[in-house]
Amino acid sequence: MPRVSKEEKQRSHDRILDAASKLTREKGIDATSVADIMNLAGLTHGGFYRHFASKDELVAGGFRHAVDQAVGMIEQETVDEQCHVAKQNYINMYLSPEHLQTLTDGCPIAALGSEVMRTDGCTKSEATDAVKRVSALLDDHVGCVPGEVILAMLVGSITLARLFETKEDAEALLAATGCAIETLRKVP
Amino acid sequence: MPRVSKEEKQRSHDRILDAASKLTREKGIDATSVADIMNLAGLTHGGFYRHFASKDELVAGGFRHAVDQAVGMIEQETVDEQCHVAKQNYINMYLSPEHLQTLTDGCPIAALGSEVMRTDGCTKSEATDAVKRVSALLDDHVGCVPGEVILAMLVGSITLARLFETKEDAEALLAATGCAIETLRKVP
DNA sequence: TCTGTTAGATGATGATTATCATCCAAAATG
DNA sequence: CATTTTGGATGATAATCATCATCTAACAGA
Repeated sequence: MPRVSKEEKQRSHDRILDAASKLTREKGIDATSVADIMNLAGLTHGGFYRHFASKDELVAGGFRHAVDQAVGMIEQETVDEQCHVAKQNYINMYLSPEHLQTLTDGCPIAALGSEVMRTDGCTKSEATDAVKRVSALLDDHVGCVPGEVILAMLVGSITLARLFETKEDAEALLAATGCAIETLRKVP
Repeated sequence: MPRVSKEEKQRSHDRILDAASKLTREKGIDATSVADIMNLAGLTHGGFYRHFASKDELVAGGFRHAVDQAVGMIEQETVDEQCHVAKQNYINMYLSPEHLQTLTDGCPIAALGSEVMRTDGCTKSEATDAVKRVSALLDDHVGCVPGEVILAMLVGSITLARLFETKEDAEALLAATGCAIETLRKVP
């Protein structure tokens, strides 16, 4: 009966989610309008509420979308590689110059952390979950330090690095953080 | 000639700056209106542009105001205490449960990091400066690791901790970060 | 004391935005 | 083929905001 088949609705839904996920990371939550997101998804603003109950719900969905992608990537790799190799790969990717340059496809915790911290809706819970999920993946990689602390080092480093003026300064900080993690890995 | 004496204007100016500094940390930059700030300063929105050229300039001023306070505190302590004691005190304060609870008086880098990252005006430069100034204070405290990395650990930890649901989880993360820094301090 | 300056108040301005009401046309079902 | 359902489009709505124009009254210099 609908104007558009069930599969097409799902496709629209996914496009909206993906657009939200990318745009919010790129420009921040407040600075991204529902209309912008719909536009990037190739739709107009009016149809939005057929897909999501509110902007908050959309943003939360976009956040989860991003975390799913990241976590999925590590878990997939874990099949092929040794577990600790996959974890180290994740850390290396996180601290790479490419990650520095791309808000859009980067870590949503780093991109939205201080904005989400204050909220109270479903986006906040999504972020809480994200921290737990990613931390869990990093657990036991550095014996003497829990996963949350490693994640904190990653998130903090890229946040500060993105505040630097020059690429060199920024990359130096990321590298230094990599070294610090390596150092921690080598102590009992 | 003015409706209010020079000293009174200065007092107003300072109150506006202080209000901006606190309110932006509390609610975020975008979510804080010029009128809110003026109101907290005990004034009305209209007079604002007699003090600052734009909201961006005000926010930048507020940011510097906060950093000045923090840096001033360490530097003052350095006079009394041994240098490394003052540094350790700063780290302990940063990782304290009180800091967790107060956005308003807390680290502006942690409170505004991901929002400022994207901007391009004077607030961004102020944040760049802030990272350099605070990092410099932490240099040489942990021999094998530069100050920037320590600051990254602090900023990352409090960001994640503020995303947790329970006080216990949050404080545990801060404590674990303190331990990790201590561990790093003990290796060559 | 008188006057010109200006901090601060009041009240537009135009822009942006989340959300809703309404309409339309396509698709599934009979 | 006719009917009904419903994604999606168009176009309000009401709220919020940064910024500006204008007015006022109080203080410094004459």
